[in-house]
Amino acid sequence: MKLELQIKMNPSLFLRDPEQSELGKNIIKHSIQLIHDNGFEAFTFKKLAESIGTTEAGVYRYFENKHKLLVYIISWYWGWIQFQLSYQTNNIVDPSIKLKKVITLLSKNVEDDITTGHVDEAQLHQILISEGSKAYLTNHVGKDNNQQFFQPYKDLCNAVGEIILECNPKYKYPHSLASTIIEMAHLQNFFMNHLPSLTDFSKSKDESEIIKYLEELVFNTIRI
Amino acid sequence: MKLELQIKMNPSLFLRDPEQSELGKNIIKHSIQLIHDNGFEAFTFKKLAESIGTTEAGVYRYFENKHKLLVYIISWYWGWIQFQLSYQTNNIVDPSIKLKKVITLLSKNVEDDITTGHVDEAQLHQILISEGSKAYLTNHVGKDNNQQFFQPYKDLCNAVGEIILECNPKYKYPHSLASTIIEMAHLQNFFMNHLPSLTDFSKSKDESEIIKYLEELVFNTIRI
DNA sequence: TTTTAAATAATAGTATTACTATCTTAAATA
DNA sequence: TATTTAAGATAGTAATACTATTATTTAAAA
Repeated sequence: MKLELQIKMNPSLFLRDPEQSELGKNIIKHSIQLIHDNGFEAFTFKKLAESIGTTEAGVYRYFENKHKLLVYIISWYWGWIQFQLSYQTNNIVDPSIKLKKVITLLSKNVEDDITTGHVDEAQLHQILISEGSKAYLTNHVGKDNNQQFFQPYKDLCNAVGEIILECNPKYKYPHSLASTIIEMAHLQNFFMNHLPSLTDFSKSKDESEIIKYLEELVFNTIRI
Repeated sequence: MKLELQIKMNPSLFLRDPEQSELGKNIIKHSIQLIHDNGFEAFTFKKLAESIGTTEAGVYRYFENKHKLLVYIISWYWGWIQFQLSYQTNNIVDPSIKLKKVITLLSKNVEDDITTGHVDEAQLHQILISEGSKAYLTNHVGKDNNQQFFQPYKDLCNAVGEIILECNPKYKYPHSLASTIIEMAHLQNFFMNHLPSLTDFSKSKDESEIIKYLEELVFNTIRI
């Protein structure tokens, strides 16, 4: 029996469910490829259609615009990370070990997960680093948020906040610390590779340095 | 005698120096206004020209494109913050008091500085919160960095890193901690106002809560 | 099996964006 | 006075971000 991981997506993000057809899956697959290769600004539905071998109108039948498509793949990523988190921390009792797993999971470059055919998680991880914050840094955040577009991110942030509270039930800022961990795992990686003087990892360019930095930051502030 | 603060800008950012003419100053002033009001995505040179009462071509004589204009006003902001920092920490000996000043300076909503006629610092602070990271989250970061576009940001990060080292000369991650403080001062503010469940300040919506969070985070990790 | 509906492909068209080019006028400077 | 320089006015282009229409294929229901 072949196991396939399916992540439940918010239907307001698409017009037609891309998981339900070959064209849909190709849209996801090639979007990830193109956004990874050229960045979100250079990404257009025309180029996407050409790369798939369909037409612009074909893509528009699945997604209203490229922003919703970005939010879709980012949501998918957070859903996948959430799954990895519960899978990897299953049966672990010590909350500080769980918290370390979280930091590693968010910071480490990801390998492609074969249980998800049309999604390349390694590329998706890179997209999150470079484009992740563009999902919410818009002047329509409020509307998007009302439509629950950021629910997977929030769920993850809550889950991490819970683990922080398990470590220290009296810590006052579990959500802010959780969002700091998530964002900084990505941003320090971006800085390390593109603006190295904003970090202290310029020589090694090694994610395990980021993990050490974040662990020290987190465990000192919650005082373990 | 009237004192006017002038911030030296990287000339590669513009085609004609906007500080040297009325039209130039108007371009800066109205850009800040428009980006603040409608966000960077909705901002176009046509709308800018209309708002000033000039033509699109007029704006293009000063800036090659809207990204460089964004980098310009963001660089200006970092230069101004750098000045505020050295001004406010002048004569202070205790490095931990200096570091607290830094955190407050970056986190607190800014008041308009009358010594800079055509720039509204309060609006600029809001722009930094919502659009700041778009300056470097592009696929041409490398090129931009080679042209020193991010020098003011790096200078600030270095200055903050120095203060961190004054607090604890053995701390291993002064630059990463500095960039974490700078970025999180803004991002937690954005989350507080737009995605409150990612923070613990949703009730008060008060920046002094962010300051407390960051102070605890920073001083615990450098162990003062 | 036939009918019908749904998905896709092919094509065309529009408003806006992000520019470039040119020409004229006005003002400052030599 | 002659000349450079900035600004204003106008036009034009390629690309983007869509919408709309029709024809064709595929698949499900009657």
